[in-house]
Amino acid sequence: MPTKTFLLDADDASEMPSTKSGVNLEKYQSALNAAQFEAVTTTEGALLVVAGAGTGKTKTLTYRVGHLIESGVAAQNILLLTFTRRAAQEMLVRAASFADTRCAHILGGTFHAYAHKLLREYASKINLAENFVVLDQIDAEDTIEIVRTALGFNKKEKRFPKKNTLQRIISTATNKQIPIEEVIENSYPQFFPLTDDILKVADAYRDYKRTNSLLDYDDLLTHLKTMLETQSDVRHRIASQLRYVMVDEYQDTNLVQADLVALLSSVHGNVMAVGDDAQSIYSFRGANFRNILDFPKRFPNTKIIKLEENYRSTERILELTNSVIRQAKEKFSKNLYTKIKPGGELPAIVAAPDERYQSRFIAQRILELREKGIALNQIAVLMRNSRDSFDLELELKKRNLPFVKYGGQKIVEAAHIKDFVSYLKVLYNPRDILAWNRILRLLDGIGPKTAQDLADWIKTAPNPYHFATANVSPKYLDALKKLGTLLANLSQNLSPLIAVSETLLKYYQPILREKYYEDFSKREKDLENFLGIVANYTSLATLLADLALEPIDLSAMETKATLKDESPLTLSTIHSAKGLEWHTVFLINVLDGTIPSRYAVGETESIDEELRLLYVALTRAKNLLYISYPIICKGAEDYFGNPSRFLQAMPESLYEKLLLVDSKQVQPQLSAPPRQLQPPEQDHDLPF
DNA sequence: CAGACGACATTTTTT
DNA sequence: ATGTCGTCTG
Repeated sequence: MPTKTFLLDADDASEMPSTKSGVNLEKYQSALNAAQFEAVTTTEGALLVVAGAGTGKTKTLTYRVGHLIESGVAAQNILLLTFTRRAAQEMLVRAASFADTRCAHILGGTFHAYAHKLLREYASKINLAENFVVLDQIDAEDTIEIVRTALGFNKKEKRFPKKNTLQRIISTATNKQIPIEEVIENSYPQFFPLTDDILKVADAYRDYKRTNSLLDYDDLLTHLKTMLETQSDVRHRIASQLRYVMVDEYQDTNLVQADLVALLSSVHGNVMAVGDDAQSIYSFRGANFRNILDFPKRFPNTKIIKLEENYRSTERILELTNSVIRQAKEKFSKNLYTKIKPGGELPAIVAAPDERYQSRFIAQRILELREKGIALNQIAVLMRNSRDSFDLELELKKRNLPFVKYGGQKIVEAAHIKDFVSYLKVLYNPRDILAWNRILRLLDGIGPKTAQDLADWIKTAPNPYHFATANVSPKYLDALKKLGTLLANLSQNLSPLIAVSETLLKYYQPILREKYYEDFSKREKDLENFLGIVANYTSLATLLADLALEPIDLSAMETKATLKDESPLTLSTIHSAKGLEWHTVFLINVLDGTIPSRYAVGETESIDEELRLLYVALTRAKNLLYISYPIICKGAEDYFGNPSRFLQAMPESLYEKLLLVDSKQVQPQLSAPPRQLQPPEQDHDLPF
C-alpha cells in the first residue's frame, strides 16, 4: 500500500513561548545595554544587528540563545551558524552557564558542518551515496590533478594552470556564483587563452566527483542549496523545525550561504544576522561585505539594530582604530565610542632595525608584562601571514615562553598525516579512490600509473581488500597482499579506534622513515600527537568528518601536546584571531607588501580588504597595542622595508614611536629621541 | 613505468 | 625555503 506524507504547517500558536511569562527579564536588562537588550528580545521576524568591534556581539548572541531557551523554545528548534566551531562552542557554554544547560544542545556549527549533517541525513533525496566522501582542499586538488592528467593537459601546454590554481578558479566561481570564464578574465588573465580547456577540466572534475560520490567544501553548500530549492518537502521539513535561525559573522558569508540562510528560515522567517561590514576579510572565499547591506532587501521588514558602544578597548586604541577604518575608500558609517575606558596608553609603533630586534623586543616586553601580572594568555602576537612569526617562535622557545599558534598549515594537510588518515579512510569506505591512490603509491614500485590502474580495479572489485584477484605484476603483489590482509582484518573490528590506529601506525612507520628520512622523527611525533586526537573518538565516521570539516592547526596540536603548566601566549594569523580579544596585542611585520599584501596592491577593493584586516587586528586589543615592523628585511638579498602605507596615513598624534636601542651599542640620536627600550640582560648570547 | 635529479618558479588569508 | 615540472636512467 503506497504511503503518502502529509505535511502539517508549523503550529505557531501552541508552540509559542508563553510570552515572556516564565522569563526573568531583569537579568537580561541589567546585563545588557539598551540596543543589546532590544536585539536579545526581538525574537520574531528578520533582524539585522550591525555590531562594531568589541560592542558585545557575542554576548548579545549568547544572551539571545539563553532568552529563547528560557522562554520555552526547545533547543532543537534553534540554529546558530557561526564561523568556526570554536566560536559556537564558546557561546553555548556561556549560555548554558548563565541561563540553562539546554542551551548547549541547540543546533549549530559552521555552515559546512551543518550542511554536511543534513546531506548525510537526506543523501538519498538527491541521489547521493550515503557514505559520500568529503574532500578537503588538498583532496580536491589531487582529484583535479587526476582528471587533468586523464584529459592529457599535463603535457600539452607548458603553461597550463597547476592543480591548486585550477582548484581556486573553480572554487571562486562557485563561491561568487559567477561563470568560470569571468573568474579567469578578472583574476587570471594569463590563462585566458586556455579558458576552454579549463572549462573541460571543471566539467570533468564535476563528473568525477559525481560518479565517485565525492563532495568538496563548495559542494556541501551548493548541494544543500539545490536540495532545498528543488525538494520542497525536504525544505519544509527542515525549515519547519528551525523556528529561530541566527547567523554570526554575516559579513563573511558568500552568496550561497546567504541563499541557504533564506531557505533554512523560509518557514518561520525568524532570522537574525549579526555582523560588521568593517570586518569583512574573507572575500578570497567569495564573501562580500555588501551581503550585509543586502540583508534588508532579502528579508523585507528587517529591523536593524546598531551596536556602537565599545566595551573592549581604551579610548586611545579606539581613536587609532577609528582613524584606520576611515581610510577605506568605501566608507562605513560607524562611530565606535567608549564610556567605560577613557584615556589609556597610546598605541606604539615600533621600528625595529631588523626581524631579530623585533623578536627580541616582543619577547622582552612579554616578560615584562608577565612580571607585572598580565597572564600570558592575555597576550597575543598577530600577523598577516602564518610564516611571519618563524623568527619570533625561535626567540620564544629560547626564553621558555609557552605559546600556541593558530593559522597556517592544518594537521591533515601535512603529507604524513594525510598518508595515515588515508588508511583510516579506506577502512571507512573501501571505495575511497583518492585514499587508495595515496596509500598505494607508498608501496615500492607503484607510481601514479599503477596506482590509477589499481584504483580502477578497486572501483568495481567484489572485495577491494583482496588483491590476489587483481591482475597485478608479481613485483609488488606481496606488498599489496600484505596491505590488503591488514586492512581486511582491521575492517572486521573497527573498535576501539585507537587500537586500529596503533596497528596501522606500526605498519606505516617503516614507510614513513623511508619516505621522509630527513625529518622522520618530527613527523613521528606529529603522528603520536595525532593518535592522541584519535583517542577521543569512538566513531570512525565522526573522526573523518571532523578532520575534514574542522581542521586542526598543526602547530596548535604540536604545542598543546607539550604544554604543562602555564597557560600559553597566543600567536595567530589575523584571520584566525577573528572575534577574539586580549589585554595586549602585538602586530608584527606591518610592512607594505605584507599588509597590504603585495598581491592585493592594484585594486581598490582588495586594498580596502587589507585595510579591514588591519582594522580587525588592531581592534583585538583591550589595553595595550604595539605595531611593529623591521626596517631591514631579509630575502635573497637584504633590503629596506617600507612600513605599511596604512601606518604612514595615520595621524601622528594617535600613536607614539618606539625606537629600539641595543644597550651594547649606544648610538647617537638623530632627532628628538623617542622613548627607548632596554634590550634584554642576557643579550650576550645573541649574535651581534 | 618508477624514481631520482636538477631546474624552475612561487610564496595570503580558511571551511 | 618548497613544491612542481621535465628529463634521464634502469
